[in-house]
Amino acid sequence: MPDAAAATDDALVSTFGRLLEAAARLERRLGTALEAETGVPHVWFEVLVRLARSERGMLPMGELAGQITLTSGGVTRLVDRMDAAGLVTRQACATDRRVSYAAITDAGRAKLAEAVGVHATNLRTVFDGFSDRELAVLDRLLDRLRGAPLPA
Amino acid sequence: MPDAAAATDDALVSTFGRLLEAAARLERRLGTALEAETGVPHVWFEVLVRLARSERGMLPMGELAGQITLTSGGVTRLVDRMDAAGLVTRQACATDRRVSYAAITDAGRAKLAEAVGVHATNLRTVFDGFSDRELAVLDRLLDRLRGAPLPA
DNA sequence: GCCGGATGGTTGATCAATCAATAATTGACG
DNA sequence: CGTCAATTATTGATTGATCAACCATCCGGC
Repeated sequence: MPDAAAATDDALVSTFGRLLEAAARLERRLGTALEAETGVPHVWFEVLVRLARSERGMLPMGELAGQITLTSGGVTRLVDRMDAAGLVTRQACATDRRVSYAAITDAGRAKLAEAVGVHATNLRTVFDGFSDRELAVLDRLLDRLRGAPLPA
Repeated sequence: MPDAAAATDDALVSTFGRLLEAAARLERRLGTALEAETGVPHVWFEVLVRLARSERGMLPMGELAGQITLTSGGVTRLVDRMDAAGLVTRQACATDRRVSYAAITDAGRAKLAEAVGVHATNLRTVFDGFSDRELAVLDRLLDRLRGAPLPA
């Protein structure tokens, strides 16, 4: 077996590959399901969740970008679209005129409530065989991974 | 606490959010690191790994698309670019003239060997605090997730 | 053998994200 | 105070992925 093939069996590379593959596959599948059933793309859902969870239902654009792992430029236009759809609005910040808040609207909260129901149902199918204990373990591992030290 | 906020705390929704967030963040960070150090974008790396692992170093386009979670159209152009870079070639299938194989080249194997080293090193930083036992548990959970039953 | 439906891959059009450059504002320091 | 580096969001240009339409090929039933 040539070196390259042996090296690709590096355990960490495999583990990381598994992580990305599982995430990509599930996001695709559940994302299209969610959008088909509610009209809300999965990214929109993520935005709504973050905003709804936040103080006063709003977050600065940059903070939102960080939370959903997008560029600030990307979020600018994403919020444009969601604004056009009536699910969020922009709000000026009183104390720092550079920052612009994205704020969830009532329509946004309503849509979110609907979408959460659908999404949770779909997720129950996916996590069918998982015990509470296993889910807790998974949560813990993922949290550690999320905050893992990154290479220089 | 309003209903929407309570509902967004649905445990499975959170778990799924964690999974996607961890994957997105790490892929972005490690992907830019890999590309900066080797010139190979992370998708290319994934392609090279799959091809190198496969029988005769080649896979039908569609099979490759499935493995890296892309559309067949997406893979067509991805392979175009990697072909232009000399890392893969297309090979006709002898028994079915519809199928086209993507095959890793020697240059591709060389680049992969280099990239695996870099990537593995970076991954060691990320998985620093994880024991072998924990990694095994994670692997197992991710595998089950990858093959999880999907909603209709 | 041949026809009709399925399968595999490519292509054109479109959409959305990134990157780099820009504009506006803030805060710190001389 | 006034200047300058740093921060925040937006915009234009480009890249890459999707979707749908398409072409070629294969295979099962007649």
